[in-house]
Amino acid sequence: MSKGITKRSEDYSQWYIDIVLKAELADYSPVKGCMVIRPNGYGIWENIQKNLDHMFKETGHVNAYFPMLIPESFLKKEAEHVEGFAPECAVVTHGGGKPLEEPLVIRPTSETIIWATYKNWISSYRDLPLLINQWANVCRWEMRTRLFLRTTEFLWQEGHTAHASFEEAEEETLRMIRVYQRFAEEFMAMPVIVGRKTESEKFAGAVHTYCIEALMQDGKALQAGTSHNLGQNFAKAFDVKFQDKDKELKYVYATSWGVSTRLIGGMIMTHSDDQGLVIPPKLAPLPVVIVPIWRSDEEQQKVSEFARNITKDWDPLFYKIDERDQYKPGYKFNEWELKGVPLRIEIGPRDVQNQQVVLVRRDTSEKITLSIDNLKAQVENTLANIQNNLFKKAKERTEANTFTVNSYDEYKERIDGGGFFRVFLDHTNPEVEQKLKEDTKSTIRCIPFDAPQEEGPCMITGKTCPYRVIAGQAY
RNA sequence: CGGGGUGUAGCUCAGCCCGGUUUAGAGCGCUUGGUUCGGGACCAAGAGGCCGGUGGUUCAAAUCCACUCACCCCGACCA
Repeated sequence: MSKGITKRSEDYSQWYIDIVLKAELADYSPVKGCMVIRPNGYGIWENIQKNLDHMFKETGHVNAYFPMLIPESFLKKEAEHVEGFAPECAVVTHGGGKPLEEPLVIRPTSETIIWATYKNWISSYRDLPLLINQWANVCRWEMRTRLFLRTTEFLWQEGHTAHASFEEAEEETLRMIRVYQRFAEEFMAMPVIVGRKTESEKFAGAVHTYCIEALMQDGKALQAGTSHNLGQNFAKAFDVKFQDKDKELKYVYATSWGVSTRLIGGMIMTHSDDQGLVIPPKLAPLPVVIVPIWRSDEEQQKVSEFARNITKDWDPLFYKIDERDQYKPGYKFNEWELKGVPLRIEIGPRDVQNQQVVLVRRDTSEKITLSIDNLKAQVENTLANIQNNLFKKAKERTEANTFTVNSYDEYKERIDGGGFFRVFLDHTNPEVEQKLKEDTKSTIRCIPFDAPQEEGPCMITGKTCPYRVIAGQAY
């Protein structure tokens, strides 16, 4: 392992890449834009899956799996959808050595194949709501890729639900964006702004899109999750109707919602530092590492025995004792810090003598000497503190970098410094967004749910707006 | 698709201008043995490369020329 990583202040982008590669979260693959997710990274994804999956099931959803290959013609059935996704689709043209009669698209998202299937599953209001999620990989041929943030193939979950009314679909769409908010804040310790996307930023084929937006350490926004109310667009495109209580045949209402391995990128850029990765305890594949310290064989034996003794009733997945003897303790300290393990326990001969251990927090580097009495509870308590502290720090940073700006001149001056900007912009006018993008490389990130009623003139057109939107530069 | 960069050992790179003492090197990592061990240890001995590919020039190519492939970074598009 090479020493050190690029400092954030020197080159933020390189810092990010260094973290991903050196903490062994992922590796480049032989195919451009694709990445190998290594065990350290996949372990985080597994924890994301585990916790989100639980939340989905709590809210009444079940998992299923739909195929990766979709007939090309399916994509074309919803006009906006095909326009949005066709340019970035990978297409399979051959199978078994022969050209295929109809090319198959590798799913960029699964609305089309799912709605083609739902057509067969839905005939009565009694079949609704249909609440299904799938964990899957998807493929989008992006121009420019970045590890975790935008890769050609990525892992995600996509929920696809069918409802009898627009109102019910709307309720579902909102419910799920709140699930994402809760997950981001409680598990990832990543504060987010919840809101609605503007017309030009919404999902291809949606009536409207809700999103969570997080602010990264470099001041750029990251869209961390989206939830779409698809109205009847897909039902109409795939002819999915149900007979309602009133005997009438109606098109069903749809939602879809997803988060991806991008969340891992968001986690990295929210918490990590110049020492390396910082993983919130609730997502850490390994919450605690124990580093024994010894000189002689005799000491090694004593220290190891002590370590095993104090952990004898601990969950083996909760901790690891690093007994490698080819590395000195200092090396191990640095390595585990680089890899983001939230809490380290150091145990040396002195500690055995005093029946104590030394806890070292990844988030603050604080060293705490503790008696071994009631150690497990103390460790768990400290992990909970780390989790809270990470959220608090991220929240403070986000708030400190959320600015209220009134003039376009001031906005243009400050936008490159990063941050969320609370501004008046007429989001109903596409030209406003167009100009904003051209002038400042920034976009309206969302129309926040909690925007207070406040009238003011659009920074660009002067038209009166009823509330402020959040604008900023994004990943 | 534009702009920039890089391809030589597992990794980071030197060597290339000015072709031949180069039997291709260094540091890190790796293997073996020994000493170390409370913040990235040290010594010794090893293993490991047809220098991205193809073609050319030449008595001679990692080095010069042409073509080509790949990847990375920065922009426009996106979760």
